[in-house]
Amino acid sequence: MLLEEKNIATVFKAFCDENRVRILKLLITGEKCACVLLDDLSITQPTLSHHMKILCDSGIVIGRKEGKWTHYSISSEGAATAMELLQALTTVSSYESKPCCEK
Amino acid sequence: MLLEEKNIATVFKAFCDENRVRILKLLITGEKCACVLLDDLSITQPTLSHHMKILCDSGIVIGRKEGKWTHYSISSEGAATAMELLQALTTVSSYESKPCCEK
DNA sequence: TCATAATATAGAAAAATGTCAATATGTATG
DNA sequence: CATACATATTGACATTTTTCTATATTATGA
Repeated sequence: MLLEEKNIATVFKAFCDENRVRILKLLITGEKCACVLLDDLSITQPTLSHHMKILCDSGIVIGRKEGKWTHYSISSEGAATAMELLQALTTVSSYESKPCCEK
Repeated sequence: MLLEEKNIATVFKAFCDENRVRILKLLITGEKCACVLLDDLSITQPTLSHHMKILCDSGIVIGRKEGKWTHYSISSEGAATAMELLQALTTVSSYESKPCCEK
């Protein structure tokens, strides 16, 4: 069920930058529009826009346009996919391979 | 219970590079020494060493030295921590904040 | 239609990361 | 001790990512 390595990396890009983690911490309190996120972060508007694109590309965040505004929220489907991937990438199979490099 | 943003990012760095994902896929079949990992990847030994350091720093992988060899394996504690972080960063609180930017 | 507001895009600079060749370190063994 | 082997470190270079300023796009309202 695992995706290609590159696609897996894309999903976890959401969590491997300080500012994106800050954005996620804001979004777990509920849907937020870009202008509100901007107020809480020490970055410029184009930088926020860049990070929101990466978050949306990862599938973890969804953007909803409403008039002039874009409202962002956590995607529960994206989050579930990330959980499954994380599980799959860290669960050691019961049939472990033989030790290597024996004396 | 969340760590600092920077430390969280460090944990997920394990999963956001193609080659590191490949390494994790190898490690879920059981503990492997560096020389075996090297055989399965199209990278040089110093590059592997660099990635193993990042994986160990993330807490997801543990290195065990035995004579000349270093054996790497998935850390179930590290994996559990990552799962908890992922959960915490994607679970929307039941008390959602008010909508912003109303018309 | 024109002005204003929210967000996105383009392009450039700076910082971080990934990669390699060369070399160092540590360990076993003759 | 000398040699060979496994891995780590160093230093350079290339690529990618982050960030900014400037500008474009899109929507609203006077």
